[in-house]
Amino acid sequence: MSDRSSVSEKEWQSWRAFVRMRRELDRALGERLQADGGISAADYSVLLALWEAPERRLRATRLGDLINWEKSRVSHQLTRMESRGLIERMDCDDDARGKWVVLTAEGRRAVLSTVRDHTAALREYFFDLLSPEELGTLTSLSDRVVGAIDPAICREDPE
Amino acid sequence: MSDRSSVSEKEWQSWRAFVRMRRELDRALGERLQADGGISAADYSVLLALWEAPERRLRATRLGDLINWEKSRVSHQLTRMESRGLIERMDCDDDARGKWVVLTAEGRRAVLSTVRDHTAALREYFFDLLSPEELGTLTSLSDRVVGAIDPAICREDPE
DNA sequence: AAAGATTGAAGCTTCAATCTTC
DNA sequence: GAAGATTGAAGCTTCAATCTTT
Repeated sequence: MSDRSSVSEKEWQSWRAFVRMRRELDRALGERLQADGGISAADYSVLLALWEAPERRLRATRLGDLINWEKSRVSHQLTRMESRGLIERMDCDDDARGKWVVLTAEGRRAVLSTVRDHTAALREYFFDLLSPEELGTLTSLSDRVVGAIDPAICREDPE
Repeated sequence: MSDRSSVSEKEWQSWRAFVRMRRELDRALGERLQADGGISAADYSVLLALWEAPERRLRATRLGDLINWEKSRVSHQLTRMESRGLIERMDCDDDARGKWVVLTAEGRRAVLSTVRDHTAALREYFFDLLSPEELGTLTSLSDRVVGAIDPAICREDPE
């Protein structure tokens, strides 16, 4: 292990480049989503998870597991999306504690008008710029970093 | 260029790993900061920029340039930090429009109690896990992504 | 008009507390 | 008590509008 209190100039350069890339990429992808269908990145995560779900509906907790969000974050986001008519919350027959989250017609329209261009944007701003080797390196180092942060996390893989 | 509407399973895997790494890394670094001195990642950016500035003070706009934040974000953050006694805003002699942002004694204490461990955390969770080649790959692909998003951005490099 | 900076509103995110149903 | 979910408060972030000084 290196000296714990020092970071080289080269390392700082890499760190700054990495931080900047993340920010610019998020901003660019977010702008495309906004332009396509007037939705945010957070909206998109929810819409896509619902779109891909069996019968296009999910329980709130399950939705949170799929996109790795806390229950509270899910609930607040759903409240905002419901007020904009993108989703609805419906009572759950077999468990009165729970709710089904379902896409409205407006929500389905938003997914349809967005998903193709968002995928294209992902290609344009990210995948098409990386060689297969670079993509492999990124995956490998990402997994390693996650593993170092919390070894337990690595075995939890919500599908 | 690949088919713009399709992303391979391998690419999705990489994307998920990357997104997850970013989130876990941010969370882990943030927790360390919180444990060290009760400050957030946003606080830390501001404190460090001030600490490293000549005379340990900066104009708000200059601060925003250094850490790549919008002026509004800077202003709101400074308001919160001022209310917690970490910084002060002082009038500017030679330009009555502007303000100097300065560290308070409490703010200096927060930097001192934080910077060493935050650097160590960065080593532990990130730098020590990457080979020089991987670090180089990450820097290179990061620059490329930023360049593809906005070519103009690449020539602007606020120091 | 441009520069430096603040404000208010709205959305995003986390935390702790809460409520109902199992 | 645990599970499913919501709420309120506080901090974070962006946008558009504003205000003062240059």
